[in-house]
Amino acid sequence: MRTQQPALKTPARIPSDALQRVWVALGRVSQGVQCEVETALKEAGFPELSWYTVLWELERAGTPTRPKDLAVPLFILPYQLSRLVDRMEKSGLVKRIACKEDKRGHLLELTAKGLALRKAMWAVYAPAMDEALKRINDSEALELARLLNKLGGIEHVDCSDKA
Amino acid sequence: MRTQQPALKTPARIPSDALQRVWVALGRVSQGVQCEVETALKEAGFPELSWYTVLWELERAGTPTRPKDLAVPLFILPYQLSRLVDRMEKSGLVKRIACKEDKRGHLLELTAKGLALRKAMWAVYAPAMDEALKRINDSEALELARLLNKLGGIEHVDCSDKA
DNA sequence: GAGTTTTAGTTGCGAACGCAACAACCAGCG
DNA sequence: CGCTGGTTGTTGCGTTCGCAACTAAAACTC
Repeated sequence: MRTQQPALKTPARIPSDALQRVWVALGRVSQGVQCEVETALKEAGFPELSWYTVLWELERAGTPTRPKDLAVPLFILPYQLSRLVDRMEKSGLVKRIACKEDKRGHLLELTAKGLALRKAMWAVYAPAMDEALKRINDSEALELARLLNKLGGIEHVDCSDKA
Repeated sequence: MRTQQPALKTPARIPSDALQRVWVALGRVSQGVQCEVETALKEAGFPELSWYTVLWELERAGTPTRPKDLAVPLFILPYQLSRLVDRMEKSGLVKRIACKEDKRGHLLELTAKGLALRKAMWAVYAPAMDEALKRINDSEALELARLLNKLGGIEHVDCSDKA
């Protein structure tokens, strides 16, 4: 299987009790809040969150964008995005337009309908997110975000964006 | 901005910047670590985490257990569990046995093979979890777990168990 | 004890997924 | 140029998923 480390770097450790608690809590809580928000969107007749994030990234970019440039920030695999765009294009939210610089790929363009849907979804998404996270206050939230980002190896994100 | 609270229904609040940061971080980080561990299991030729959790719950119960009693702690829907058990039974990890108290359902019994697999998976699972969470130390982990549990509305879990 | 409601669990079906293979193009080098 | 290797994105296929409808048994009602 995997080649043994040259030195005694990783001795196949068992996570401490504290880490196991984090693991359990992270799984349960993220699934819980995620599910809560997804349910709110579904009940309002909207598509799932992944659609929103594609629309939002395109809107934020402000210009037609290559799938590969979307896939990375969205933590999504190319074939997943390919099929997601298939569906979204079929629904008229997005359009594949030619890319003259690189004929392998194309650019994804947000349609007016896509833009409208993203805004409509935000009207449900935002309150649902607020509701799902209501049990902590702002200072706890900042500390929680800091610890999560440290856990994920994310340095000092300065994101002042939606979602 | 919004000083109204006792008014009517839901004021449709927009989450604060701090809460939005939590939302983003929670999604990204939980997906990241989850994926890391799943990948380790897959590379070792093991089934996915949900199989482990079923095996572990059954082992922890120490006695054949009703699906409904498994579904709740696992945050899983009945039909999901039904098909998961289908596959696990087909692999000989679990057995459906009759339940004389309630003939609608049955009991799930861990087989020797199932027990062995759970142990074998833990040998990969544990180091993978440790590796995925290595960026925080124990005191940070405790604080993180506390905040997550508060966020999820989970009171004072005393879990001294694996996963 | 017949009739109704609730609960436990399964299943048919269409949609979505993961993987590995693939076509198409670019880029580098002889 | 022709060849090789890497990148971009798609697709065939088998598996899994989500929903709603379903069977069966229990529990509750009169």
